[in-house]
Amino acid sequence: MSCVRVATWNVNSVKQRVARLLPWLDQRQPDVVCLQETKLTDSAFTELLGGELAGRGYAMALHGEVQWNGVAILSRVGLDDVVTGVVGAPGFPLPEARAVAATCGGIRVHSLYVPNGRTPGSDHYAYKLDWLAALRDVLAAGPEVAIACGDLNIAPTDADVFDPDAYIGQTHVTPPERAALAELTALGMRDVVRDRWPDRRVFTYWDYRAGMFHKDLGMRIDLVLASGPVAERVRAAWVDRQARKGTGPSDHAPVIVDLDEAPDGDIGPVVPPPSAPAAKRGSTKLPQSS
DNA sequence: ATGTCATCCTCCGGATGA
Repeated sequence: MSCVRVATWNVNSVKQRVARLLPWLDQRQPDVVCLQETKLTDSAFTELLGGELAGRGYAMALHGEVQWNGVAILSRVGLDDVVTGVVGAPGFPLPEARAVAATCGGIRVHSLYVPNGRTPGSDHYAYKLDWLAALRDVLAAGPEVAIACGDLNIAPTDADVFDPDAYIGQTHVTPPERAALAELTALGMRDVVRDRWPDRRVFTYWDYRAGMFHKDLGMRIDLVLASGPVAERVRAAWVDRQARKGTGPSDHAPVIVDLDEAPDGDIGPVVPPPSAPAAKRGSTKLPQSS
């Protein structure tokens, strides 16, 4: 029985993360990968990883810039109708590389890097809220079979931060940010990890400083929001904490979601034809850590 | 601990972003 594995990962510089990203792809075998904070131009990304990814069967949709931001979608189940950016979104002051969308295996996939907001009340905070409003309009106008993945830079509830008191006066937890996120879920987009683990302490980001990961003092700000028809197909949804361990990790962990085949079979062939065999899920060059 | 890690450049130490 085939399924589609979708993942999202803020890699905090793909150039600095090659030694983690490629083994992770081989180990976890995602079919669709949304990346954020690639921090590379499209040409530099292609030069760095184009060959390695093509060799693993991935097509790429890239939207990067020289220094900051940058998003991508990797897919080995098709990659069509690529759109970069969010129509109507503001810049700061110029447009930033924070969104790319593509249709992969019959699903409209969005890789998102929402502005941080820096300080409540700041210009950047207003930018974050305006950007989210534009995103809402794009999702509202888009296909019904959709999944919006990425670093939303919002902790949906107080259960999504290690200590609500530690975040008083900080971004990521303020009512206007949570209201902006609620406008996305009001479109019918489900937070599939929280749906799966309603009572679990689950984070996706831990500050590099002060041993925050070791102490599990983090936040859940990397989300997978799935429209109803996709949410119904979710068979697994989890945070890959292994990828946050060891040498040279990102400060974010990947989120991985497995989807059952679409009931009417409209997702296309997810098993390549015999002429183009791909690695079987679970076969890995790396030891599978526990 | 203003704690770390990433980016850039009046370019190897400091400013900035997260």
